[in-house]
Amino acid sequence: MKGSGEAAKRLESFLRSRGLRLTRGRRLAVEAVEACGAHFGIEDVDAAARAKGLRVHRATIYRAVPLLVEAGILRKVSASGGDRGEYEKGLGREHHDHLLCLDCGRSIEVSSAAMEREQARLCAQHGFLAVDHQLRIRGYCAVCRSGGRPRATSGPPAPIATGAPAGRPRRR
Amino acid sequence: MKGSGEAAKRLESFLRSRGLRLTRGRRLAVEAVEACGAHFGIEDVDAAARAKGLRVHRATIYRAVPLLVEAGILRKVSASGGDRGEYEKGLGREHHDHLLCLDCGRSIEVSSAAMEREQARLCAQHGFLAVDHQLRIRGYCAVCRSGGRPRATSGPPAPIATGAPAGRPRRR
DNA sequence: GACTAATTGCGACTTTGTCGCACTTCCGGC
DNA sequence: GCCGGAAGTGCGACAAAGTCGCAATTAGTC
Ligand SMILES: [Zn+2]
Ligand SMILES: [Zn+2]
Ligand SMILES: [Zn+2]
Ligand SMILES: [Zn+2]
Repeated sequence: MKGSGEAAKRLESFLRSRGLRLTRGRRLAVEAVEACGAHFGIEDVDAAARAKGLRVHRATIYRAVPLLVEAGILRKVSASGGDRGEYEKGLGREHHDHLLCLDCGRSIEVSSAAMEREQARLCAQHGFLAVDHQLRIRGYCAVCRSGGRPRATSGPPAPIATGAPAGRPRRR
Repeated sequence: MKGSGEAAKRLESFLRSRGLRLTRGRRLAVEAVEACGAHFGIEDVDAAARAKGLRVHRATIYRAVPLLVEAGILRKVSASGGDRGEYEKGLGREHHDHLLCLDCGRSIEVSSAAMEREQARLCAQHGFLAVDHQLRIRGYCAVCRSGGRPRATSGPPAPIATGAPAGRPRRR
């Protein structure tokens, strides 16, 4: 993997710039994150670490993730609308918003320059200095609408390739 | 209070339409919600109920709130970007989005027809049938930017009038 | 290599949310 | 108004998610 090195580099320079230490725990946290799917929670990172045989304590992961966000290695999103905090990898990825399908559970990543522009206008109008934003639209995706596939009519949304790939299906 | 009756009415017709029962617990849940601030979590509703001396069990509140959402009495939002589910009252309120100030913690409610239009376009483009959406922009509000007020430079954001009024300050 | 403050591991703890089940209440029919 | 049965509630035990203080360890500096 190539992106791995990138994240590590980013972590290091971030920590340095903040006078924090580059430690084993933090490095392992990054490694664990690599093994996570498209969208995941902190517990998933912890689980991934354990699955990979990395010995890091839960608390360490919980302490590291916010740093990874600050470093830009992770991004906090709420793609699935669950009540839990969710993250996605942030390196080498443009900002995007999410269309969440209520039927199949997949989340489609989209972006629109016009939209971003409109948001900027809105902020300006209110004298608000934007730092970042999140847009999530819930509804039904093209596939599910056309009924082209046996949709998950009952039970939790089926974790198909695109949306929630690797990780365990979101619990609760 | 006048809105109170409205919510009760809404609750009743919703339950009827779904073949569910209009029960004490559900009525009390609505009553408790009335006592909540602009944005709140289920636990806040529970707390409000207790504070009001309404005897309802936690579990009942947890079971009722999702119904209130379906009934349109509540709306699920994530205004403050916390990891917890948040709600706001939904009756007689237009859809709006949130500008969340990272400094003072207030959340400013805004809406923009242009934005909504743009979102519709985006969805159409992807063959996506939108049901609802949520936009939250984080940044710094006009007041805090002008430094006109002693901003909460340390500690949790000060719960000032607009944003998180009545309820307890968000814990954690 | 020694020093010192930052970080980790750990486990106990809190908070948030869920569940099964016995008891109660609602509601439609009489 | 009263009955019967299903829906809903209270309850407490439980599970999951996240936090905290502290002693032991370790990264960075000299
Ligand atoms: Zn995404
Ligand atoms: Zn779909
Ligand atoms: Zn909107
Ligand atoms: Zn502000």
